[in-house]
Amino acid sequence: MASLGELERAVMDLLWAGQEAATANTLRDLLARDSEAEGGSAGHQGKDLAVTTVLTVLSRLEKKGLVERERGTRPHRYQAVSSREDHTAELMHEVLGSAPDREAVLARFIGSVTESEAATLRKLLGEH
Amino acid sequence: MASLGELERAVMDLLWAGQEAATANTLRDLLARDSEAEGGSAGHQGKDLAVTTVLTVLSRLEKKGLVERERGTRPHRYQAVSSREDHTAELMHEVLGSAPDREAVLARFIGSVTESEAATLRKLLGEH
DNA sequence: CTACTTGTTCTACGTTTCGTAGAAAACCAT
DNA sequence: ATGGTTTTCTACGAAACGTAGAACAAGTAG
Repeated sequence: MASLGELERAVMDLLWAGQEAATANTLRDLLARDSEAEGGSAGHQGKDLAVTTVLTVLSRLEKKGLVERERGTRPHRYQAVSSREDHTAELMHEVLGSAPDREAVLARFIGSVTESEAATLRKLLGEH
Repeated sequence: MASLGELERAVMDLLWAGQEAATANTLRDLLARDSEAEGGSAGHQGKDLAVTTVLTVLSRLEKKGLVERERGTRPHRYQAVSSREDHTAELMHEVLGSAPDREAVLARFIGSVTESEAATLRKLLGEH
């Protein structure tokens, strides 16, 4: 129960980008703007979603435990439960966790990180 | 295009476990045995799948690039394209790749790795 | 070569997830 | 109360997945 659909991801991206909690309408507008900006030269029209669509997605994200909403305020305010970095790191652990030979996987994994990232890792592991 | 269904994963697990290529029938038997072993004390009946079911799943896995089949031999022989470790490591990169701030994610990630794994990582990063 | 056995492909259906949104209900301000 | 704003309910179509029958292909025994 981890993977997100396209729209779900787009919404999470917005929630992760803005530090403040947002309303469904705000998100709808931001999504419209995003898809417009994408248009570029060729086709790819920018279509506006209905607010109900955004609300449905928000509810689903809430059920998945990724989004939290304040029900007190009238336009409910939505925000990500955890930061994008935390969430991604958690996902990585989920992927890794299912393997019985974690160390072998880690070996393959760090075999293909950039040098700068390797440096970061060394630093983080060093100060143990 | 990365996530697997329950049965798809069970099949991959078998292919990853056995070093040799297997036939659809062999896999069907192994799956039956597995689900039987799962039965335990309470309910959870062990049901036998039809071979066609296994074949369908194998075809889908082939289309996804996870499984390779020898069409020459009569009972076709199926095997995983890459090892479980390689595949898992690749998945981890996919998860990480979508993040704009990879280093921050990595920081969170190694924050929750066992000490022995941290040691392994240090070793691997050291000999660079 | 023909009948039988075994394996593979085609086609299909039910379920779940996700994008999408209308209709209706709930809420707030005037 | 009346109307605008927001949320909930309900629903539909597409895709993925579990599941498998029907039909087809390819060896095997006579």
